[in-house]
Amino acid sequence: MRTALRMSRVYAPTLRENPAEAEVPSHRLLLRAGMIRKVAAGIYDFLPLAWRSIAKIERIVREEMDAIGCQELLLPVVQPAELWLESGRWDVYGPELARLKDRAGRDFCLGPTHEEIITALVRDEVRSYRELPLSLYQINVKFRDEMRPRFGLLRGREFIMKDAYSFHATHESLQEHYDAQARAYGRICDRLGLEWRAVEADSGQIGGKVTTEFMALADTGEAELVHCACGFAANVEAAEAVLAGRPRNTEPAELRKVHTPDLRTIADIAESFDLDERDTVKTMAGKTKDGRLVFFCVPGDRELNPVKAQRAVPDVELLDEDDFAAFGIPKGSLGPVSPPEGTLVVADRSLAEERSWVVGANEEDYHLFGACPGRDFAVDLWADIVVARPGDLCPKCGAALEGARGIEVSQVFQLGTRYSEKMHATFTDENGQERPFIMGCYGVGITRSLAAVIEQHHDDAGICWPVSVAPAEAIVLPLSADDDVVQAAEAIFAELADAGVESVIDDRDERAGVKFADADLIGWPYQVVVGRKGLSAGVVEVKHRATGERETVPVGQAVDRVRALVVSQRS
RNA sequence: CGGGCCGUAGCGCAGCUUGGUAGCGCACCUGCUUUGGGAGCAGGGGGCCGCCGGUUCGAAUCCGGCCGGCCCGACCA
Repeated sequence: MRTALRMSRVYAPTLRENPAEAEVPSHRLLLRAGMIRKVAAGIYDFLPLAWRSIAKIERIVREEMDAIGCQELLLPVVQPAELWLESGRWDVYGPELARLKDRAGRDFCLGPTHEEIITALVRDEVRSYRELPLSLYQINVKFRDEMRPRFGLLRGREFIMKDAYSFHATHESLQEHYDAQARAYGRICDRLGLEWRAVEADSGQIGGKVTTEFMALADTGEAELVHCACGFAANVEAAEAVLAGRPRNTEPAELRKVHTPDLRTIADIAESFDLDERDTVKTMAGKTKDGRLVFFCVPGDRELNPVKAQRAVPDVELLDEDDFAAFGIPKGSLGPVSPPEGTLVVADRSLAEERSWVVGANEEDYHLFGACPGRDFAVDLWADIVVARPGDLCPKCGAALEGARGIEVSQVFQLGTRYSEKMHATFTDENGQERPFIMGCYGVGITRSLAAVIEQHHDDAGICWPVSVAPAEAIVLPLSADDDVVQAAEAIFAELADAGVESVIDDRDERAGVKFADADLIGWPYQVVVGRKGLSAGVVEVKHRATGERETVPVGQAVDRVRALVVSQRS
């Protein structure tokens, strides 16, 4: 397909000033470059330049999906409530699921994801293990009524996503395809020009399922992660925490009860007694569904990870203010020594060798110093229950972990039989047994990826597109309306397009400064600058947008030079 | 949903305290000049001042309600 765009006709209304609502670079630049416009909170128009980039991202995704035997189809955005009632998610999804009724009063929703629809499709058509494995994908619009849309395309309500679903007879088959999807996702990130990490993630409430998130590293990312030179990377929520510098106090000390009026936080205690927060122990209280009190003890400088807490004690949740009163325990002076009868004491495993703890006394205004596990109190369960953070030790190699922030651009997930069981989606195995499909799902945020690329590839002047995602590969800038300049520029433009380079010419009646500014803002990877002075010397200038590098090239060689540059950067 | 702030021309904003019928910059249109990094001069067009109601002779301005948005927070593929 020959691409030759004229800026005089391209619908890309650029903005000189920064829109007030834009907080992050990708949002600001997508608006300023005339690529998106807001329609409502979290809902955007995609203008022609953005749509060209999206088409390129989609093409890369399609190539990688097709290459691993995943077949494209298209599923409906509007979905009947019955399927969601079957899976149980109609009731649990909450207000994020946008619901509507048709004229007959039947309930529908806008699909935030498509597990129900695809499971229903496959259950009706696939009967035998001989038809498995089966992997299907679509690229479609999704809608999630986010409680707080923000950051432009990074967290919208309506967005484009590639989602794939696979069906297997065995866990081995699932694992095999899961690995293939994960490898494909790595290639997709590479081809998009993203600096990324595949991180171990947690599936939240579901627990225990295998999932990996692909994070584009960016300070504006919402996810916090830790990673290591050895290749290990994980979301801090999911990362195994291996604390450095432990144990600190291995000698037992005398148990002392100390009056600590008005000292309710770890910081208060540490300051008043000139202690390091690490030498105190913080006790958080939770309760189980059947009303049992649970104490979680963590190093004073650390945070309890609620997901890990639930893994250690199923269905536990942290107490609210009323609960403290109901249990009659003093928030701010809790500890593992002599808790209320029946309390389950869970302690972070990093404290296992500590022989002298500073803890609350379970009595208002009193703390205990020198509490020793085994001597002064019992711990029912030792477990990893803290949020990991930079400086902790890598669980794989022991080196100190680095911290980073990331944008989750994609995720692979082993669903197992969660949906197939509830929705009675079964096949017959080689022994004639009816069994639920073992499923996986695999998502790539297309529009979010577009924003992530910009977060990583921009400067003060605008976007610096990688060639693979740019709306077009090169722009020709005739700097004056002189006939010879225009003719030379038009000739280069036509030849570039004929040579297979996606080309643009800024043929607008604008001053040089405007053309430079817009070209930098929109971020075409290569600019061919045709000016009167250069032309009289027989040369044009080729500017590399990303590096700012400029080369002077004889007019006759400009097309070959740009084509070579573009081809070398395609992926 | 809780807390804070904001809705005035396409974009960015002033005017509101102290009511008197709307302004600035950019953008847009016309003309002349200019032409390698967002030009200059002159002229011009464009606004149910978010919506509804109230107070008042008179409301962008004061009061009430509603709608929308932004920021912070609430464990989100």
